[in-house]
Parts: sequence; structure tokens; C-alpha cells
Amino acid sequence: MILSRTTQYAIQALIYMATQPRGVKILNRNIAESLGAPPTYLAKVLQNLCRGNLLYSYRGKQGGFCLQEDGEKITLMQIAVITEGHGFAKDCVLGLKVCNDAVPCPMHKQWHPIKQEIVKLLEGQTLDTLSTAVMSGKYQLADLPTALMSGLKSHG
Amino acid sequence: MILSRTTQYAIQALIYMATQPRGVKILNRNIAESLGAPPTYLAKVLQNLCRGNLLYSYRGKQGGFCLQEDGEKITLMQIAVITEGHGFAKDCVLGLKVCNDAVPCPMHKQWHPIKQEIVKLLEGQTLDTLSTAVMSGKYQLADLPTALMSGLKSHG
DNA sequence: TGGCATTAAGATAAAAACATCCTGTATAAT
DNA sequence: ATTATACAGGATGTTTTTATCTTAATGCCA
Repeated sequence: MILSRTTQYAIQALIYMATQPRGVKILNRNIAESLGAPPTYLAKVLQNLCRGNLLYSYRGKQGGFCLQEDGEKITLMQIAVITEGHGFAKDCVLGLKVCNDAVPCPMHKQWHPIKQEIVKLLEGQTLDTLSTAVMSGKYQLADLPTALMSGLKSHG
Repeated sequence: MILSRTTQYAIQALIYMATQPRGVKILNRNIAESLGAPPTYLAKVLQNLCRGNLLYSYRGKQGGFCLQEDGEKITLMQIAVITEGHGFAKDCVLGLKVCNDAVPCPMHKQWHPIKQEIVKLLEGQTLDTLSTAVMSGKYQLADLPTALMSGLKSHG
């Protein structure tokens, strides 16, 4: 509805990584398995997150991906901007190229405050908060049998 | 961002139609011109809205499209459900197939109230309200030079 | 150094969304 | 009847998004 599949994978992957011990390299393959996401596609998404400076990547044996320093402070807004581009939250709900307080579409007044709330929410949610929620065991990160997600609670 | 291009066309077209004298048949061609939308594509969208019982269509000379009775009471939610399918407003923000109060994703609690607001807004906005706003001249329905939209105010 | 594990990157493919084209069919006016 | 008009419907084309495949680069380790 509001976030593309790509962005959803990106967020899920980053939350997952934030549930893992910091500084340890995590394999694309493992993330994909844990989320039930297509590994080859997820690899591209992670690559993109590296270019967006949210992740480090290491090639070769013992390689993998790592959250960058302060990774737990990453917000969902930062992620969405990387995967969906800037102006992500700037679009008119009716699709007009120009729509603002001065030249509004008929929905502008009513839509604008909700859009602000969405942005505020995305800016307010960090990987820290979300990964903690997941590690508590009360919140799920994937539509998978719990067996496959068992890695999560093992170090909680 | 939140509504597909198709849904945006549908909403724009219906608002436009609601600005026109009731009961008069309106040509796809004229709607498309007024909105700056591709006429052949818009035709498909209108066809779909007919199947969704929001419009009547008439073939042949003097044909065109008409809002159904009580057309001014149509809400944006009704339109979106027709063009995007049911379950339009039921999706998890992180893309999980199962995500509800009992089995929530880590964003569920925070996202749910905003989603409710969006639904409430879409359900609360009618063609009546929106077309009136457009006819007042204070709100625009398309990114077009005003010349092309002149049809709107001519029967104020 | 050679072999293996891992990500990077580019090409390709598949699916969905968006858009166009062509022909058919109904209808009103002449 | 004939003709012009306008929507219906199916086929096709294009673009974007999603996904896969293949090869290259990199780094560990023996």
C-alpha cells in the first residue's frame, strides 16, 4: 500500500540485522532465509543499502554484511528515501505534479496532516526500537514457521 | 505513493464529472483532455468504473458517461476499492501476509491508527465535497493551463 | 599460491502496471 | 438504410518493478 516491496525487504532485513550481535558479519543467504525473501533480489537491496551508507559489506570467506556504526539509530524514513528516492513523501495524493499550500488539489488540506503523521512516524521509528520489539518475541518479522526464526531469541 | 496512477485517474475523472451538470453525458475524450490523461487508458478506467456501478455508459452518437444516481455521494474509498481491489487498506506496512492485533509486526501498533485515519479520510471524502471545492476555483484538478480547464467554471 | 566462500555488478528474464491500437457493436441523426 | 459517433473488448506494446543468472572481484585459509 504505502511502501514498495523493495522497501519492505530493506526494512525487514535491517531490523533483522539489528537483532543480531553487533559487529558480526551476516550473510545475505541467512537474512533471505529468515525473512523468506528471494536471496538474489535481497542481495541487490542490500547492495543498495551499502551505497546508501547504512551497511558495510565484506567480500570473500568470512564476509557478509554489517550495520554501520550507530546503525541502531537508522530510521525507517532514511531507509525509504534510499530505496524509493527523495521526494518519497512529497507527492500529491491525486498525482498532480504541482500541489502545495498555495496551489492545492482538492484533497491537499485534508491529506497534508496525515502525510505529516506518516513522515513523523517513519522518522521516529529506529532499528533499535523495532529490533528490540522483535527480540521480545511479541512481534513477528516474517510469515515463517517460528522454527526458521529461532536464531532471533538465541542471544536475547 | 499511496494510490496507483489508475486510481488517481479514476478519482480525478469522477470529480471532474461531478463538476459537470448532472444527467448530461460526458465524453471520455473531454475528460481526458481536461485532466491531461491518456484517453485510451482513461477509457479503460471508466469502463472499470461502469462495472463497479459508479457510472453509466451510453454508446453511439450522443453517447458518453454519466454518474449514476446519487453519484455525488460516492467516496474515495469506494473508488479505490474498485480500482485497487478489496483488501486495499488491509495490508501490513512491512508486507507481512499475517499481521493483526493478535500477531503483529513490530510496526503494527504504531501504523494501525494512521491507517485508520487514512481509511476514515477516504471514506469521508465525497465527490460532492470535492467537486464543490474544485468549482470554487480555489483547488486544481490537473496540471494544465487554466485555459483548458475553462469548462469548469462556465456553469458555476 | 590455489581453492573456496562471499559480495559486486551487469545482463537477462518475468511479472505487473501503464498505455495504445484495432475491431466490433450499439445508437442517434440524417 | 446509411453514416457518423462513441463505448466495449481483446490484442499488443511499453515501462517499471521485481527477480534471476552469470561472471568478476575480493579475501580467507590451507
